[in-house]
Amino acid sequence: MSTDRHLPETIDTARPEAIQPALRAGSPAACAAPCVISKEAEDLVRDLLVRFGDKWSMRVMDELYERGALRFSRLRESLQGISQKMLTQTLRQLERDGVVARRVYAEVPPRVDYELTPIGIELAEALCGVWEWAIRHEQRVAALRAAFDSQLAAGAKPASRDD
Amino acid sequence: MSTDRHLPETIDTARPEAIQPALRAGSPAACAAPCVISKEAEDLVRDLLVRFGDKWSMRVMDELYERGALRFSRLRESLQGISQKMLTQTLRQLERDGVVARRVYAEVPPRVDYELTPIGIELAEALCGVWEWAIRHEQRVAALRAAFDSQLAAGAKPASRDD
DNA sequence: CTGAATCCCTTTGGATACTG
DNA sequence: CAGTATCCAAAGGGATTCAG
Repeated sequence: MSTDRHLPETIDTARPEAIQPALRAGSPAACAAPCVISKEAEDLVRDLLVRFGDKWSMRVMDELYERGALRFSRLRESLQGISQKMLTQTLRQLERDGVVARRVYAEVPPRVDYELTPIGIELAEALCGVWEWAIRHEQRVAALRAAFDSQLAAGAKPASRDD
Repeated sequence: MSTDRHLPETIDTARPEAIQPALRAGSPAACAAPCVISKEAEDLVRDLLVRFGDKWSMRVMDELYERGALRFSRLRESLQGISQKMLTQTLRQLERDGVVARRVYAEVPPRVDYELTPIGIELAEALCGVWEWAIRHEQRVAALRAAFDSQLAAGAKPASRDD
């Protein structure tokens, strides 16, 4: 009777009823600083997420976090597949935000190395929260995605049965 | 002696020397679960950052986090400026990942509402770590960016004096 | 009211070639 | 070795139109 991709009963898996606003109010896991932020900070957060969500920033951060200072070439080897352009561009952005420090040695063969700054390390660690979430729910998310895609496929087909 | 945008002395502000690998090893703020992750989880993290770093996902999440279940129109009003296409698209992605639950009411005028799932709330809270970092360093980052841009401007000019 | 489909512009990212 | 510049393909995202 429902040609919709979703049936009212279907969303039961998510159990929205189980998450009342009260939960949020008294949630023990809620962030220490209540998420009431200035406009500037909010922009910065989104800006950050955009940055680290791009194709390479997180990898660069991770490499520098794991291995300390690295020079351009070394970094490029590690992040195998990155183009020189993107590595430069990515490093510039990170440097501009003060999370990566760039050191130039005035030598005959140019030498430059990069390293996380203290606030860069802080940021890397802050990202661990998301990281941990991903670990916790990796399986679940994969399953949910699969289920979602199946529903899509099923809904697309003429046989719109709804159990 | 240096025509480079950066002088070796310049990066002193970042003090890379101050962040030895030892710091990371024993860092008290380091994530509980060491950041040694499976390939799948890493992909998922990047995927997540991409998602929430886009133009609207975080806003949607935030609205739902703050106000609980909301219907499409209501959500669209709140996220003023979002196009219908992007709201739908964003919600689909979030739903697919299981962080947002969609509920359809089989009524004459179609009604649909959206709400964070339990793991969606968890994720929102995990993002608070980044959020808090942004709050802590908002000023600093702004200053660093300004300084960086100034240096760029200065370096771009023909007068490449270096102290 | 909700949302799919289309058109179109902007941004992102990769390959390549060129400089100090 | 490190980095800039250019060209080009692909993805993101907005406005508009159409449909259940």
